[in-house]
This record gives sequence, structure tokens and C-alpha cells, in this order.
Amino acid sequence: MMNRTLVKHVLDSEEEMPDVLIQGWVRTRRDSKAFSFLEVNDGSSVASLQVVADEGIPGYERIGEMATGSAVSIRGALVAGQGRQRWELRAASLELVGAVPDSYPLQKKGHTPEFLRSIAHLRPRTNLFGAVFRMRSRLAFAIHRFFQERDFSWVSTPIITASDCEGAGEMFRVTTLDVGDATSRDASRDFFGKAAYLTVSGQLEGEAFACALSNIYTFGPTFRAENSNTTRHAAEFWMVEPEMAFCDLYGDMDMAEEFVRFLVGDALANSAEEVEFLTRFVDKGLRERLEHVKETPFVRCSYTEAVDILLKSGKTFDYPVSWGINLQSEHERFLTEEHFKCPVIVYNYPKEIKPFYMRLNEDGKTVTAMDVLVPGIGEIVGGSQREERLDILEENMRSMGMNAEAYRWYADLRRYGTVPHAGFGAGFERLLMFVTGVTNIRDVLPFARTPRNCEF
RNA sequence: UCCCCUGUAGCUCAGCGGUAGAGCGGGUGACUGUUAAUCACUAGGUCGUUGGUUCGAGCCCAACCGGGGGAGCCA
Repeated sequence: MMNRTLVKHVLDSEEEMPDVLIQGWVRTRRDSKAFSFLEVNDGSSVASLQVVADEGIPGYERIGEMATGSAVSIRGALVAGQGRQRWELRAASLELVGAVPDSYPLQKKGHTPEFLRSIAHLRPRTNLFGAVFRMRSRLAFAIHRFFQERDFSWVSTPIITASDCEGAGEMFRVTTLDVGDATSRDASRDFFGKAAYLTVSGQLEGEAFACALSNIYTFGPTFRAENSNTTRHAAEFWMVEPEMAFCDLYGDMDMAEEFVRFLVGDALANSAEEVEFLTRFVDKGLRERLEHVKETPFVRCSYTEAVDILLKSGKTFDYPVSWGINLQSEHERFLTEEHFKCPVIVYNYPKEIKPFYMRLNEDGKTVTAMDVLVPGIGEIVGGSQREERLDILEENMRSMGMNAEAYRWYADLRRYGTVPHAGFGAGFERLLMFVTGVTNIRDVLPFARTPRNCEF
């Protein structure tokens, strides 16, 4: 049994190979009287391998069935190409592994993203989605590499949780009771003996480990039951959440910046073919923008400075600007796309618009929160230094009407050997959108879950 | 939840009151080392659904359903 060689390895070859086995799916077939061309792609690279098959070789009698989409296994010699490509495979034998009927929906030409979403189970076979999902895989590797190389420990925080992280968004209920019973007040009969939910964040549990292991990160699926119908939201998405002991807001911002720029650099270095393809067919400015982000320090701009900039801009915003408001999309877009024209870290937000665990500043009005805003996407990283003073934390919980007993374990982290610590959360899909130039989150998730949509 | 756009052949779209078209794809044939090959012929449509206006509606009106974009909520 001959070993299969991936198309990417064949295409990377530096010399001719007399006997190769490739297996993949036919992208196009062009026939002449006595021979045919097949473009075969196995998903390992953007480029397909061209196969030249002469009439008379074993398997050629079924060439008419090797339509776009069919699976084939081809053996032959790799030789210099006679056309645009460096290499082509002169077939010695063809095997049709899996045929396709007329109903196969993908064609040789391009399709719209909208149509491809409706056939999400087949769209990885296209150039666009092949590129996106290879980059997704590489980005995940780069995230682990970034943290592992910096001596962070990976912590697997629970997916089912009783903690709602206060203010991080609406949650999906997990229950084994009938729906009617589950919505009643008596959760003691439920599986966990209390109300349980799909996690909106692993941050609180992550802090427990940071206060033991120093530097940790979580990386896993997260769920938000928000009725958000936008190109930037999904009900199920992945989040990266590092947490660092003995770290303050400034160290936090530096780490976030280093993290984002590292990922961008990794994409440029290791997904070059995909970046080239996406720059050509998706976003003409992609490569240049990534290079720029990799090389340029992120601007730091306090919330108070940002409000000042917005007020002095002379622009009329749909939502009026004043100190204390939650910055809206249009405000953030102005800062990143018109004023600074690069990623911006806004920090020290008013305490009223941020959760209980963020550390109160000396001014008593702001907290050590920070958001990394990038052009076109908005916030891709949000974080803060956490409130390490037990008395202030408890006062925050009281003033927000929180159940102190439910968060006793969390307060213990301040009671027993408390330290300044900080961390952030980054949406994995938004990072991927940033490095691919793809503008819709539904196109960087293998199978997107969004309001009213849970197909495949 | 709100606002805007949209729904015509498998796909991408013309058609804007008088019994529906193009390109691609599919089928058949021809043929050159082509790169969504080229050439010829050809099949294919309850014009999202339900009402209404009209002599007559794909085209006008209303409701409903689906899709897309924007805003809010927010990683």
C-alpha cells in the first residue's frame, strides 16, 4: 500500500518525483479528445495540483464521472508543468473513490458567502473557507505557543457553571428538568441541585488558579444568550482568557498588545499562502494592515482622553458624547478608523459601566479596565486589573445586590494571600476575523450558532 | 428589540402593468497543453407564501415567512 502524499508537500517539492500518490477532490476537469486535465485539491493548501491524464491509462474510462466535487486517488509522476504552474502530475492510473451526482452544489466559479453559509457542510471544500479554517487551526496553535513559551499554564475551566460572572451577558440554562419546572424557582430538584448555565466566561475560576500558579490562561468555548444580530456576534464562540498574578493594569495592557501582535506576526509568517489569497480575493489591504499592526505600537488612550477627542472632533454622533457614557460603535470606529487609524487601547473607564471585579482607581470614579479596539471589528480584547482589596470587593458586591454567599469562594482569593492581578478576554473568532480580513463571524466558525440559527 | 435592503431557472442576476431573459452550471457533440479552456446544439421556471387592486401583475397594495446589512445588548 503506497503512502499518500499531501498536495502541499508535492507542490513544495524541489525536484521531480517519479512515483507519487495523491488523494483529494476534483476542483475542475477540462477535456480534450485524447486527454484531460484535472485540478485536484486535498485541503492542505490553497493551490490545487494539476493532473494530466492520457486516454488509455488505467481508470481513464471513468473520466467522465470525475466531475467537480468527486473524490479521486491518482498515482503518477511529478514533472515540470507546461503552463502556469511549477509542477504537474502525469497520471499513471486514476481511481474514482467517490462520485458526485448532478445535485452537487459547488461549481468551478466562486459563490457568495451567503450561499455558502447555507451549505456550511460543504464550504470547507472552497478556496475561501479552506484558507479561513487552516488559519483558524494555526491561530489556535499560535495562542498555545504564545502562552506556553511565556510559562503560562493552561487551565480548563468549567463549561457548566453556576457563576454568571455578573454583567458578562445573558446565559443559556442547563437543566434536566422539564422546561416548565426549570423556569420555576425551585432549582434544588435540578441535576446540580441549583441553577446551572453554560459559561459566559472562565475568568473567575481562572483567577483562582492565577492566585496559585501565577500565570494561567483558559481557551475554550463560551456561550452568550444575547439577541445580537450582527456580523460580530455568535451565541457560541471561543475565548482566550489569561490571568496574571502580581500584575497591574499597565502590565495587562502590555501583555494584550504583545499577544495580538504576536498572533498577527505568526499569521504572516506561517499562513503566507492563505494571507496572499485573502488579500487578493477578500480584503486588498489585508497584508499591509497586518504588517502595520505587527510593527506599530498600540496607542494608549484613557477613557477621559477619548471623550475629549470625541467632543473636539466636531462630528455629530447618533449617540451624544459625555463623560460617563458607554462608548458606542460609532465612537469606537471614529477613534480607530479616523482619529488614530490603528489599534487603540482605551483604559480607566467610569466605574458605573464596568463589573464588580474591576479594581477601583484612586480617583474613586474610574476602574482599571481596558479595551483593545481595532479598526473594522471593534473590541477584540477586554480586560482589567482585578480588585484585590477584600473590603472594596465586598462593598462592590453589596452595592450591586449580589449574593455574597455564592461568591464567598471568590472573596476567599482576597482573604487568603491576596495579590494584585490582572487579565483579559479575547474573542478567538474576532482575532481570526482580524487576521483573515473576513468581516462576518459566521464565516470564521465551522458551524455558526447565532440567534434563530443552529443548523448542521 | 428596532431600522434599512432583499426573495425570478441548480448558482449569480436582468426584467419595473400585457402570458419571463442572460451568464455560469447540467446534458449531447466537436476539438487544440488547458487553467471558470474553446465552439455548436439542448433541457430547465407554481417569478417566497397568502390575500387584495386591475380586463390583466413577476411588476402596484397589505400581512406573513425566509435571507442580508446596520443599531442596541456585547468577547
